[in-house]
Amino acid sequence: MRQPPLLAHFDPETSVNSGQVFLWEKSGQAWYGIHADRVVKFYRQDGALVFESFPEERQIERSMFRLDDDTDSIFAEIAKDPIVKKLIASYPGLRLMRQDPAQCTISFVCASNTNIPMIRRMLGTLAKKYGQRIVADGKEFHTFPSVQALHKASEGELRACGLGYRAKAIKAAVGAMADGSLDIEYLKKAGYDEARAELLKVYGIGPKIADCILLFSLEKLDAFPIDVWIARALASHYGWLAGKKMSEKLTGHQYIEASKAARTYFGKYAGYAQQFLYYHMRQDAGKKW
DNA sequence: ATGCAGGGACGAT
DNA sequence: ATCGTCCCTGCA
Repeated sequence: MRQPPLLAHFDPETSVNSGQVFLWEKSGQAWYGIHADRVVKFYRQDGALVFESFPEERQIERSMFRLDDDTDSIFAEIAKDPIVKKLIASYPGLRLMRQDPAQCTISFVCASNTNIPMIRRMLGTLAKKYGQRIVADGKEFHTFPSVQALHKASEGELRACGLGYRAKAIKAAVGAMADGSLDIEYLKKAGYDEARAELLKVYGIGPKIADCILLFSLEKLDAFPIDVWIARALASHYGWLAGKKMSEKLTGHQYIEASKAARTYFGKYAGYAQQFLYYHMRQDAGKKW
């Protein structure tokens, strides 16, 4: 039985498990996620996908899972690279997601120098403390905190959520969004270079985190974030970053050069290629998230 | 038990 | 342009 066209390159379970979003969990047969001020849910029924949201927002999945993207041309573009071409076949259904910019920014500021289970814990604690309680299907959830709610919190209170030194950076990020110096709508319209430069002005946002925010929430599909896993992929599969040991972190200069090279090589959808590489490296290492 | 790594970024040399 | 440091937790 053939999948309808919409589902040919779309499996939300793979997508929410690919390290780009943090606040998703499976309960029974359904997956539940926190998307800004809503709880979102999906499950399969007789082979078809069903989406729900609380409170209800019609077709929220179209935006969230980028279902309007022309995946034929996107995949054709990044499949010019033979390795990525194979990964597209290996992981059918993996898609980039479109995150809420504020949630995405706060999430990735929390991501510096830590691991995914820790990020999940930090964000979960923030949600419980500053988000709104929502009961869906008899289960309790907490929405992602608003910028205003976090803006009112002190650095000390944020630290108490297990953020460590990141509390100062969260203060800076929500402050910039609250006072308008970091203007999300402007950043969406701006080009990659300009939006990136604006993000880098915020304390706690460096090159890597900026690229994540640009790719996952600001429509910059050419952004190519390089974390330790992507650095390993570039070194082992592409022969880039020559001479760098696997255990070493990238220097600022190395990041700039490698990211520029990758953006040129993979093209205007480089970020999509990055997601396949990232997912593959993690799968290969047997990571359970 | 001490060390180290885990989706980095900052500040001082 | 490099290098130590930053909170925190799990694991060797």
